[in-house]
Amino acid sequence: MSEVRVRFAPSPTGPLHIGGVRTALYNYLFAKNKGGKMILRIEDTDQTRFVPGAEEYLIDALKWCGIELDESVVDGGEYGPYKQSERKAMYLPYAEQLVKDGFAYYAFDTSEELTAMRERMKAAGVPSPQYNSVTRTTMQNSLALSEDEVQKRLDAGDPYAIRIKMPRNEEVRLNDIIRGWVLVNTNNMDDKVIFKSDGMPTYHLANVVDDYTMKISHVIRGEEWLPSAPLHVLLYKYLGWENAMPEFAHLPLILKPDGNGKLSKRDGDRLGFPVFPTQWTNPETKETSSGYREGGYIKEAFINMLSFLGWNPGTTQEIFSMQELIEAFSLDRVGKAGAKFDFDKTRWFNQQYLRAKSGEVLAQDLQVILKENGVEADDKFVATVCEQLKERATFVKDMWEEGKYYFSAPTSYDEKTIRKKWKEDTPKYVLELKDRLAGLSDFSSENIEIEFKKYLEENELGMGKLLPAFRVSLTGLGMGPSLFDIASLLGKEETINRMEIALEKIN
RNA sequence: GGCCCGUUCGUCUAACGGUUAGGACAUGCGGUUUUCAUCCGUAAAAUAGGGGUUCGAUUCCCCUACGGGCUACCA
Repeated sequence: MSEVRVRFAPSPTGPLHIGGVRTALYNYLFAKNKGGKMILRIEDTDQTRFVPGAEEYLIDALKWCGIELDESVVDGGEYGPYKQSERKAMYLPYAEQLVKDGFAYYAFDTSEELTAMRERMKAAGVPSPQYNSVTRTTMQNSLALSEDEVQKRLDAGDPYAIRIKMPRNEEVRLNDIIRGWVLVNTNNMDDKVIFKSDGMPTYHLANVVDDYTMKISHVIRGEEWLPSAPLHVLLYKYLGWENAMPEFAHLPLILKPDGNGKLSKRDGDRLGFPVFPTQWTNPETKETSSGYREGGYIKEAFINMLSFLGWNPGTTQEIFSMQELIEAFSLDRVGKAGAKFDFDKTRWFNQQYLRAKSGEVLAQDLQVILKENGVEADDKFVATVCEQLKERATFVKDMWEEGKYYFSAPTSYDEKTIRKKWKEDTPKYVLELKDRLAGLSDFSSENIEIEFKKYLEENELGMGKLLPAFRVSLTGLGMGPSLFDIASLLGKEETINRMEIALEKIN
């Protein structure tokens, strides 16, 4: 088998949403699994939809995801250029070739004439009018007009589009890797424009020409392309490239978690989770949409979650590194049905990855948040904080929100805990405990625990009698990690100090 | 409306003719824990419906229903 070459081919019309990221990911996993190449091609044939910054966004987002490109607009490659607008000159000759061979024709219809035709057809009871073998005879094109008239218009520089001449009643079949044989009759297909009057090809032509000239072996794309895949097959055939036609794999779509329809760009912030890999600010409206990166997600968790939306390894293993995904990935195990996005599962993945990281590594991220909040802290201290908190956090930011007491003494004390656990005799016990702790030379967690328990025993007290009061004194809260660990990390001086403040403030 | 694709617990999915239909997330209930979280255990939870084919259908075929996609000189 020849070299595997796949491409991810987005349009720079806005930010890439997670469905697009998943398509890119599956392309990448497939290519790397086969030892092949991953190519990024920018499909910017529609100049009217160009959005500034979208291309840069896309490249940056892919990079954050760890999807590496072998050939792209960034690093080039031997099949460039990798942007369709820069390949503009390549397409017209192929379109003209098709006209010459009788597979396509010139169409001079204006958009007004096209709408008029549709209106007419609708009035006559055709629900979705098409430019096809029957309607084309009534339109302004090189099939209906005389040869002289066509030449005259061409010479006069009249704008024209080139349409494919869809044959009557032919079966087009294609063998999709995921869906098997798909059969479509050409009677249900229309004379799609393949070359626009603005001098650019449409997606269909550009796609086929580029995939052929870039020696793409597998086209892995979203299911929304399945209806036009037969057209592409026909194009390969008419261009004489049937033997070099890539294999197709149409991926199921990612659906909204609630209600119906495919996940759209607007769903994210509506439902409280990001739909974009990284944050995006609309250059026109300045409206910002949240991203996973900025939301504090671990990219490996994000990728792992995405990989499981429509694919599974067939085992019970769920945590996969990118390398493991590459090794395990196969298109055979991609499902056929659309998958509803599950935000809870996404959080769960992040939690798993968070806990697998060391305190030192997490500390680097937590330090960023601490600095933003004006907190200066020693790396080693922060690493221990992370070690103590990571089991109960989903995001790094949780550790800041739930562990502020590590960095400054509490300014308020949880009311409910006070009400339930701070009784009349509590101050006396806290005071005595404070003195006992002050006498310790070894302020390790173990030693504090021993001393604490000794005190309880001597006074015939239970854990529940004094520990909550001790905790609220140090942290202001009724819950958290092992208090002995916290006290030890805070150190003797700070612990004693906080107990004194609490005794003063709580009564 | 037409064309195409799809349909297993609430969700993601496993089982590629023979299983008590398995796992994970979420949920309920226990246990562990000073507490919360974790962790452990446990429960409830599905083959859309109807016909075939077969000794036997989640699995193959047909119909219906439902869902999705497409139906632009957008990709």
